[in-house]
Amino acid sequence: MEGCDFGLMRPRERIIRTARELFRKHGIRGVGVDTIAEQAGTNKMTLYRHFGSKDDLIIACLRDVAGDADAIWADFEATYPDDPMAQLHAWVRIGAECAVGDARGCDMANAAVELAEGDHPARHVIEEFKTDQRDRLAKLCRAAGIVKADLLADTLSLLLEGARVSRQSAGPEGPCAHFISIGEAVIAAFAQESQKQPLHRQARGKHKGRGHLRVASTRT
Amino acid sequence: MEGCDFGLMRPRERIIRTARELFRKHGIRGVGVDTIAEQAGTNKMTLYRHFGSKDDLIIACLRDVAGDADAIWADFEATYPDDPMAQLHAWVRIGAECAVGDARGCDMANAAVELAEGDHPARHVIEEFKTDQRDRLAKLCRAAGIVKADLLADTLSLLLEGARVSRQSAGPEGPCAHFISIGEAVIAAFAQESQKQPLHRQARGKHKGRGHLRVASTRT
DNA sequence: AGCATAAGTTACAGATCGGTAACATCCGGT
DNA sequence: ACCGGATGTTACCGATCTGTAACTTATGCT
Repeated sequence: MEGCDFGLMRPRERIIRTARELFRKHGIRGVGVDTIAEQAGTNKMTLYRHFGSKDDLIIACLRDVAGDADAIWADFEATYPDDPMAQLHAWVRIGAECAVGDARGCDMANAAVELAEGDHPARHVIEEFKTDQRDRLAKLCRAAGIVKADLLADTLSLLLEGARVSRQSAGPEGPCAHFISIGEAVIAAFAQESQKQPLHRQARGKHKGRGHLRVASTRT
Repeated sequence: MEGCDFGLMRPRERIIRTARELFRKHGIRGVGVDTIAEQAGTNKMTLYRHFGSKDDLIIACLRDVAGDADAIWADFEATYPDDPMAQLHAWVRIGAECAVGDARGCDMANAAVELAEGDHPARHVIEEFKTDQRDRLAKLCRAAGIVKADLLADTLSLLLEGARVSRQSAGPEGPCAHFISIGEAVIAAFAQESQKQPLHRQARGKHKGRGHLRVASTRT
């Protein structure tokens, strides 16, 4: 995928890449530092000189994951500049790749499940990441002209998070198989309401009932 | 919650209850059989006489979880007999309790994340359970007169699974906070379409586009 | 009372875990 | 050429893990 040779990297980067791969494959608690160091072509002593503890290594890996996500968001903007709706659809598509194609879901969410202790230092990184992702998605929805942008962002967040974990528990033929069509339908629904009820008429306050989703047969 | 005294139970049941509690609190890989046996008021030897291995104990615990789910479904039918739509709303409500109130999500999904190895014997139990839950939900949707029952079931499945894991990764103030309103809105949307497009007109085949969700301002 | 079975006790085996100490070696910059 | 920091090597520590052996005690049934 990338042209960089594994052997030319410095130990620190080799360790992080290897750790991420092994954590993903066997779970964080399922792999020891010995294995990571060996698989990274180095030794445990060097690993501990770069990362003071396994927890530190875990945190470094999660920050690396966050960096990958940043790159993906940048790619959205680069591929569809000034077209937030197209970026939103790209978000669904990329999410589906990770949810249906990949067998092991979201590294952050998996870490949150595995590191059960509520005071684990990695929890800060995870929660910060998830909050950031949620804000970015809401901002994107707002830019795309969605009136209830926050609600759409949360709906899509739950759907993607659900698809990625459902892939692991219910299998690839389970509910996650319909993630794309469901996500697209939800976006279409929120977009249609936003056309009928543009921003300046939003807080009219005449009707008290919150907007409800409605299914209608429409041609694509 | 239950009147049964812990001390009056037989070792096997005490072990399972204790194991479920500890697995939930610290993760499956985060607690050893020694701790389980001691906390259950017995010893490791007795544990191994009842369960040949830790994996066997894990499987027994997951089957116990499945039993609890059976009881909840029975309770739906008992509380709202012959009212599938009311049962569907109860499903959302109970799901929210588990997703928002409880900090540790679905035991089955957590186990699927923790037991990363693809050939782990517990995976059969998990996948079977998730498939069964999905089928029951789809059946309930069908009984409630939903035309696209399977799609609604999968949507709700993804939302609940997502809410339960998002509670752990993004925190209780994250997207999971809106699970109930989102779920209710989705149910309302599918129900409205089902009224407009009853079963005998479903497969007319004139319009090729699949039904899309649409948001409309309606009073409750 | 007697007997089979279940349960408790103690000690241990073998492996792996995270983490460290002491020392040898390599490699880049001046 | 030299020197300092980064890296590699080996051996080790104490703790914990799953799982077992051998033996004693309690319990329930006839």
